[in-house]
Amino acid sequence: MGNSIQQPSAGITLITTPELWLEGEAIKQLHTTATLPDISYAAAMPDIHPGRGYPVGAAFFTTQLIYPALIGGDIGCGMSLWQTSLKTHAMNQAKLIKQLGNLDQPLSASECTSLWPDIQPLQQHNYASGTIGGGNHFAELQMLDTIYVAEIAEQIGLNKQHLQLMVHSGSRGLGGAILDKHIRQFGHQGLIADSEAGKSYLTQHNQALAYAQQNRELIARRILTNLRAQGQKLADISHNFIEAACIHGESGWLHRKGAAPATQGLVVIPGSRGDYSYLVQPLDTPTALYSLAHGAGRKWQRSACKGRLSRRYTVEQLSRTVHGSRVICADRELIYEEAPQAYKSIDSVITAMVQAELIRPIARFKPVITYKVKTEKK
DNA sequence: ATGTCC
Repeated sequence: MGNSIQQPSAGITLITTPELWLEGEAIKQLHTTATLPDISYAAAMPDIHPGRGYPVGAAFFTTQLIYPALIGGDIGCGMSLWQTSLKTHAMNQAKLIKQLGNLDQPLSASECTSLWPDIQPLQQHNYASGTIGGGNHFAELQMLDTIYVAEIAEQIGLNKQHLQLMVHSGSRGLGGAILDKHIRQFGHQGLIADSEAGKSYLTQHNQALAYAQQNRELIARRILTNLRAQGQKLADISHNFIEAACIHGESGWLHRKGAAPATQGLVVIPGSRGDYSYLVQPLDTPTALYSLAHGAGRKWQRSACKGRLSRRYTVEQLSRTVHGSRVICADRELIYEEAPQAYKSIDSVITAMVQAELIRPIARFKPVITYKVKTEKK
């Protein structure tokens, strides 16, 4: 424990270490958000960074009100992990990239059902189903680097001889449409959860949560199909959502904004596209509002990246990482914004959570191929 | 974040 938990003011917990850089603006947003009506507890994860008015990488607890704007537009955004049948030792990176093909076009409901008859498409909303999206979203083939707890790795079916697949994506346009409509009517104010409007939002929010989960499933299935591989889903956890929860004996609403739940089994915490990713076991503690970091966290603002990197690195250089992995990213702006240099080291984030006794690492993976976007912009 | 804005 020791210095990894800070309580700068009543009700606010920071999971950090002296070595970790926390951006001042993010801490400012944390305090501003924590003082909104009915927010009784806040917890900042070690990957906290500034967002649009609210910090990304934090959890907030209320007893009566819900704050849709705090969750933001990508309701249900999350991470999934699959064990694939692709042999690690026989891996041919160039061939895999070729086989992956282009995943940028949405899949229609009929394409989905003919490819995977066991999936029931949630087709009341077709918002770019089966596509990854932009920003920090990605799909990534990985190889097992280190197993820390062999018993659990074996139990869930992690296999070092075969590649893993990670998917980071969300509800695409659906969550944004729900938030837009909500904001036009109610602005950023908190809404009584039990009111008609509150219940209506939560119903739509839950649909977006399900849609995001299905979208990750479709992305993974699509990749496995293209690679002529089999796969088994090992985890799927959202890090952008509201849920009913009981905190310090009080029942209410837990808002996670870029924070993974510590209450739904094993959690994947991805590093940057040039860094390791971890599978961790959450420990049962209310210290950080039953929440964990959702990634490495940005170190540089998106707008600062190109200026800092374009004179030192070409786009071609950024498409290869220190792990020898390849990043498929035809968007020449995005590849700078998503460069590993723009993110904290994942080890610093994991260390903070280990020291705070929030997690136990189970396994570590390194990237092989990252898919962001293949289609060049016109 | 965006069947996104330039």
